Amino acid sequence: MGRTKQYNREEVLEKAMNAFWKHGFKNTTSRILEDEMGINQNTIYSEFGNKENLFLETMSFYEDQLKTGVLKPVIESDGNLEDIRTFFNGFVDSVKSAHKKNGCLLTNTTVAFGNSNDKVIQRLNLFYDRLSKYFSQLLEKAQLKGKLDEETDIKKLTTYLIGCTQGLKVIVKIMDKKALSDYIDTVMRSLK
Amino acid sequence: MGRTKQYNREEVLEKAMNAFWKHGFKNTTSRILEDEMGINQNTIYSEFGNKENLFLETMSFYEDQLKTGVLKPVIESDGNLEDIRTFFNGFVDSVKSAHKKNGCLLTNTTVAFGNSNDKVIQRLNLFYDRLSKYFSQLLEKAQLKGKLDEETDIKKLTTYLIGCTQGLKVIVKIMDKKALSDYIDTVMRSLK
DNA sequence: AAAATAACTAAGCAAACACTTAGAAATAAT
DNA sequence: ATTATTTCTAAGTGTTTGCTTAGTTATTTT
Repeated sequence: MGRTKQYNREEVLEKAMNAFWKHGFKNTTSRILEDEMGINQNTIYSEFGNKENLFLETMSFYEDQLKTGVLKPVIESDGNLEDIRTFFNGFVDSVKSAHKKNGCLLTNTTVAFGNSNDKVIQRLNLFYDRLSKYFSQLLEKAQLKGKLDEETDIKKLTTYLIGCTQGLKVIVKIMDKKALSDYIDTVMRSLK
Repeated sequence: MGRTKQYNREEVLEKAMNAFWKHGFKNTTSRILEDEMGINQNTIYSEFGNKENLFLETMSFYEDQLKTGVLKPVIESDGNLEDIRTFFNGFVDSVKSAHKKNGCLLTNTTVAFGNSNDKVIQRLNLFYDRLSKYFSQLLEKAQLKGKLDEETDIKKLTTYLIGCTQGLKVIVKIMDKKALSDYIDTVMRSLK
């Protein structure tokens, strides 16, 4: 069978994700990837094919991390609207406290690739579909529980939440925690 | 005095802005600039110094264009909250109809440069300060006119509007006009 | 232990990058 | 008409890019 791999696929993929997250796709050179992933360029290219494919894989990795991290309160919510605030606050904290100061990888990618690269956009659409589903499932449960007016248009409110989420993911880069908490509070108050 | 310039500074600057807007900063190569500005690379560099400085100048140009364009209803508002909707709708139309399909140059730049390049960030902060001022002046007038509750926290609501604006400028890339109009409507309803 | 196989490293590739040099072409002042 | 000055273009500069080649090293199968 030959020599065994010296690296762990998941581990180096996470390191690649952090590199892309920090520098952006175009600014992340093969030398940077080599440095931050800790394996040789040839090893990277024989494992992941090319830079674009490696990036696509990191996008999926990032989405998984969101699901088991900040998005968890939304996904597992039983219809408490405050779970949305928990998600927003969790996201702000993760950006402001950790060393991962570059917002949301998927939002950054939406803005950077918005009018090009088909494969990346396809992957983004999948992500937004799933995020919409999480929000609308939460809102439906809230409505059943009577925490949301019976006549509330769930689809419309979901669109609103997606928009507010993306807004947060932009302003997190330029505003302090107090202002962000104000923003979140106003969004939460509007959900009634 | 020597030969007269064959190009108009404003004209080529606008062309440079469109190039950066379309491709993003890093993807806009000196050859693309040469093509789209219609003047030789040497001419570009002797007029604008370097790529970064040219970009900074296009940012100012873009801001001026916003002020005399979609932002005008907000800037010249006498306190009618619907002027905000006019701004939002105008922005969506400008992105969806024209050939300028790449969202907002300043929002794209915020996301792309969010944690690097001091000069660009400084310029962005100026922009966000001015945008905040436009919103809060409108809201203050609305409050005086009784269209907004007396106890409304203007600063907080301004932060909210900035966030919603940035959200719109992200989702404009992935949603259709109907969904965007739904989003705008929900934001407008929340201003009461 | 020899053969086969797979993963490793370092060096190298053409193409593309931001930016410059060299000098021709045009215009204004003398 | 000559000179001084400026803008113009085309062809280059060294560096960096994404990705490959060549060949060594480690591990399993025989």
